[in-house]
Amino acid sequence: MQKYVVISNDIRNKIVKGEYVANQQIPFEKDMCIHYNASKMTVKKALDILVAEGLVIKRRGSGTFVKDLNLEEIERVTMANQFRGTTALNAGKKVRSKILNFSIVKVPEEAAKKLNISLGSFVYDIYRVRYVEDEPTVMEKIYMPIDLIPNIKEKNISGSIYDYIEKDLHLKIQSAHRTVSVRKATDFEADELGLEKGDPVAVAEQIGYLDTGNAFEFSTSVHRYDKFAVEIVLTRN
Amino acid sequence: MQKYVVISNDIRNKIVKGEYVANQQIPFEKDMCIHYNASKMTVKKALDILVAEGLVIKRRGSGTFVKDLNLEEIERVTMANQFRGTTALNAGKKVRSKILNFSIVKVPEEAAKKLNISLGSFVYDIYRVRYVEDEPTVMEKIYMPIDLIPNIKEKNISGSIYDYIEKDLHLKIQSAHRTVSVRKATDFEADELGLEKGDPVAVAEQIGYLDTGNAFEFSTSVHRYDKFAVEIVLTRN
DNA sequence: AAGTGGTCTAGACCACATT
DNA sequence: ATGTGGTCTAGACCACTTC
Repeated sequence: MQKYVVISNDIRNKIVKGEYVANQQIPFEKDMCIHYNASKMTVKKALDILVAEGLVIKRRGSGTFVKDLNLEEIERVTMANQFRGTTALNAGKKVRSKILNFSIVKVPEEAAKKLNISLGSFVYDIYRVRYVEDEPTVMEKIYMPIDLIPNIKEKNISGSIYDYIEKDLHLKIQSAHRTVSVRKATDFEADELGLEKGDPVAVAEQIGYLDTGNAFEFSTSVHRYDKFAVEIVLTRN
Repeated sequence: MQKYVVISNDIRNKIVKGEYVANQQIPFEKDMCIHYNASKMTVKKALDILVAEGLVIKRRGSGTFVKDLNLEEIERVTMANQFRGTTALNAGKKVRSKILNFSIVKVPEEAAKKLNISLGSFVYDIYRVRYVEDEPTVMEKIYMPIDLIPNIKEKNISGSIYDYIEKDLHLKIQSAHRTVSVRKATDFEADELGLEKGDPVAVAEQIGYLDTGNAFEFSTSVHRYDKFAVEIVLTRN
């Protein structure tokens, strides 16, 4: 493992375990260099990870300090804000799908724009309801170009599509651009998700990218309002 | 300006202007070092900014590539996902407040936890509706410790509280931890925001931190569902 | 004036992909 | 075998805070 990861893990642990407490000044970078037998750049990189996570604050001229977080907030921040699908997010729980549609169609105009492919291309058109512990939780409408993600079978979309892409096709998912908004459920969505007509839903529109830089997925996830939250750490420069 | 900012700005411009196009491989770091007369670490840092923004992708052993983004997505990604208040987010538009409450109270239990201050401390209790271009847009319930943010007057909370904190008090806002969720509007909220009873609202719970590491704000913003969206770029690793 | 973190360098070595 | 990006170093200089 890289040295900067080791160092940042070590410091994160000290914060989580309470060895470094809220508002405490932690050792100077200079001293950490000696302690970890690392160069300044390496220690700085380790600390910058913790700044981005929201655990510590650096002030030029003064030093580095533990943020004044309560326990709950430390926990929240610590379970990394990673990019995972429904299956991975609910690891250990029973996740299954009800497939509403699975076909190949000419790409709709909006999806063509989002996927940056030409009109007339073919895409998988997947529509499914995801159940977590037998509770309907989210409805997913997914478009995937058939030439990028070939050979999808019904069994692949019952489970984790990401697993199929990474483990079976050996492709690498690199990132996703997501827009979260809010609206009222349609009657059909309300029905499938076990909501009342007009109840709120959270809508996450997502474009997923492979490590080739190509968009492999344009999806719209409609979440039950009582089973949805996003956590964000915002930093000013 | 720092050299790595200059370099990343330059490359970003080339992408935005279309000089580097989707899926194109951009020059090697080695060559950029020569071109910009910079060291490898500096060029790498510049490129890593663009990776985090979602504009490019790096593959060890292969090179660096422009992500396959459509124009709209480039624009979206480019207008930085910064941390700003309602006033700054709607710069150029008319923003005003209707103040529903402005008082000093003993901190409620939840706020004490979030702000990590002891029960019995006093906080400002601010409740206001924000109007953008005379349309009610968001209701904000804000708690601020009086000893951190002293001397707030009615006029400060009609406008941007962040401006008061930074320009008048000369404090530095460092970051915020935000949780976004969805629920139904209460009748009172619906009334103030011009919604129907039970309409959806987006709720952003936020803890704001100064560069001292102290929480200076615990706020709950209730947004009209048709005037709310969050953009996120998620990266694996 | 002294000490902090921020930037930058020149060069070494490593992990990985392509040829 | 060659060449990519990733990590790491030792040390220089700068911006800023504190004394």
